[in-house]
Amino acid sequence: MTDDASTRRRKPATIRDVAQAAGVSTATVSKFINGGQRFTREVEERVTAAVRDLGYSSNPMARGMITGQTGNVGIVILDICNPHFTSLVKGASRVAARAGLNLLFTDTAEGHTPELAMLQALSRRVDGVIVSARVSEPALEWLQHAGLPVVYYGGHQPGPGCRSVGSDNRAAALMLGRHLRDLGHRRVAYAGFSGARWSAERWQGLQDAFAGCDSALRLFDVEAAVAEEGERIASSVLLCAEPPDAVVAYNDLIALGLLGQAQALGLRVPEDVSIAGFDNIVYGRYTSPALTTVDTASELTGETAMQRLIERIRAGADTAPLPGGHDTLVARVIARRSTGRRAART
Amino acid sequence: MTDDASTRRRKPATIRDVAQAAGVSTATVSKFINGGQRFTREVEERVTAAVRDLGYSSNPMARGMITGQTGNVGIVILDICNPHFTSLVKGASRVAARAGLNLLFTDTAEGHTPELAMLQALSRRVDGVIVSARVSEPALEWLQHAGLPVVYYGGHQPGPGCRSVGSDNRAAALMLGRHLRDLGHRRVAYAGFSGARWSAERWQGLQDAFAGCDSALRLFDVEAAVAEEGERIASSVLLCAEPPDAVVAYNDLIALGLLGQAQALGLRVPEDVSIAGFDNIVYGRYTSPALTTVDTASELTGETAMQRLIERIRAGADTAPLPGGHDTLVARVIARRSTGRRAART
DNA sequence: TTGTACGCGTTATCAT
DNA sequence: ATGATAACGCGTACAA
Repeated sequence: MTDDASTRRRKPATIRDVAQAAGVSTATVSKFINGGQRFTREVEERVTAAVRDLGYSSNPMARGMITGQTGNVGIVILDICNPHFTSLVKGASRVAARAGLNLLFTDTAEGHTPELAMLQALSRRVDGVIVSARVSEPALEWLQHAGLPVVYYGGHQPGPGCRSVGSDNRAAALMLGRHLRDLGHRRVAYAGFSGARWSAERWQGLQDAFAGCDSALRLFDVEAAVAEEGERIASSVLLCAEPPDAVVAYNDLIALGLLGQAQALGLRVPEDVSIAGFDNIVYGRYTSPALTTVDTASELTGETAMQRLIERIRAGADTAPLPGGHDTLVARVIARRSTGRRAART
Repeated sequence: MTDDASTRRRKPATIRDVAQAAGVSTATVSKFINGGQRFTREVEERVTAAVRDLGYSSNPMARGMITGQTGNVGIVILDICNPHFTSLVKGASRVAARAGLNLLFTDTAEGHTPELAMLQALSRRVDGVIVSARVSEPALEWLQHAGLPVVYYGGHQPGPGCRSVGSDNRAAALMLGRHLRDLGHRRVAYAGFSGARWSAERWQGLQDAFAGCDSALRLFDVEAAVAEEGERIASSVLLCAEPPDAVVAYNDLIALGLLGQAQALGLRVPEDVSIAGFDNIVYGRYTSPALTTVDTASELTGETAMQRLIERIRAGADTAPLPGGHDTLVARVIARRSTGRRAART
């Protein structure tokens, strides 16, 4: 038993150890590891054996110093507990893993650090980053200036050469609006979240849907895109002087809170009021009634964003200054039982 | 306009650039950056100015080569989409951020790579890792052997000197069982997930609760801890020859599926059957009836695990071979409307 | 085909 | 208090 089972960290074998064990030079080992060259049968076997015996794998940091690549990609999320973002991370994680890249995850809601400093720190540890959180103007500028490969989630266009991924929120809201309109709704409340960039777009889409028909749309605002906020504003939305016959929430979490509270207040859904949200989070299926929503392809969004990011990283080696662009993912209304037909007005 | 706004990545300033600009040596700059020494008013100002002007920050890889530290910590999760794990990550992320560490996230469900290889690759890029996924025996051994600081989620004890965090599942299930027993339930089904280590512990706890009373407990098994699986086995659990008057699921996701499907099958919850789960995921509040569950302090678990990990990392420098141990977090039954009183048996 | 030697950016050691 | 310099582990021209 020469092997002491202590918890002390033992130092991994270096390329020199392998070279020595195999009786070749470090250069030979390096070329062997990184492929791209053929060797004598003899040498090949000895190196293979040495690598195996010593359990060698190259030191990512030392390698990174030479190549300028970290082998990591970053993803900056506002709040991982929002299932929409969770799925986004899931999709991104899958593609990254497949490409042999590690995922550096940052939840901005947890950072006491100012976001600019956070991004600067992150930028040295990754080859590129997906930004899905709202970032300040200076941070955006710095990111642009630093030349780090970035893919934005959402229709951000902070200049040409920028890459972004997301669905057309105005069109999505238009679809949902038409669904409600076709069901006979005319008095619609929108529980928006002005802290998010797209809330306004969704509000626009809703207005588009009801344009030219005798309707009353009203805008409310929550302070965070969470279920608790949906609960908080429920009574002010539902029990006002001229209550709506349908409520659209900025996202499913808010809708969940509204739905629960509506029922607690004695309203029947959808008989008294229809409720709908955005994102098609899986838990919308398990409320009763199940929640009508708009699927925004969360997981596919993450996958696509990561693919685009990897493209940009790979291209970074070349001289081509890769053009920007936007991937628009198709949204889709998922009609469930929380929205129902309204009788024709008297 | 000397500043070309192209997307090309520009090289960050090095410590040598700063040294030259400030008219001092690199050693001085290094000491200045890392603090811990006093300088001449003169030097201090010049270095500060140079750092600011050049926007210098040290290269983590180069620094890591010397210090042997990466500044990253890893977290290995089975499935980020399970809200329990999402919260775990959230908690861990918070503590890591506060400690200035970056979080390297790995979802094993997405890895085509065998977990051992995945862990080996990860181990070179982090200073320590939280393992929350079930890992194979060889992977466990390798981890132990490598001497990388590790904190396990759950009552893993792969030897002394190991650190782990988790709640007492048997005790937690005992509590839930007593709750059901006190409500008058005697025929209880457990929808376990034998793929998870604790499922057996929870089953044990349930049996403990009903020991010595005339009861019938029955064990079912799902193939994944997801809502769809709860739906899948619902009919076989609920519509069998001698149906249960209460069903306990391995976790809330399975319970959600069971609850939805039970209602779809025409059963009233809790009048016809009580349903309960584990983890206290937030969406259990928004079903109707709301889901009775056992809170396992998901977020606190993540925080605690990360704190323990950081302790181990910091101690790694010293010679003390830090003792192992287990943090037991207190679980708590959250009784909601999905469990109800049963009439005394005839 | 294989080996030598240099440089990547930093910290630590030792001398001043 | 400050400076010179040797590592750290690796990739890669260049020489052989």
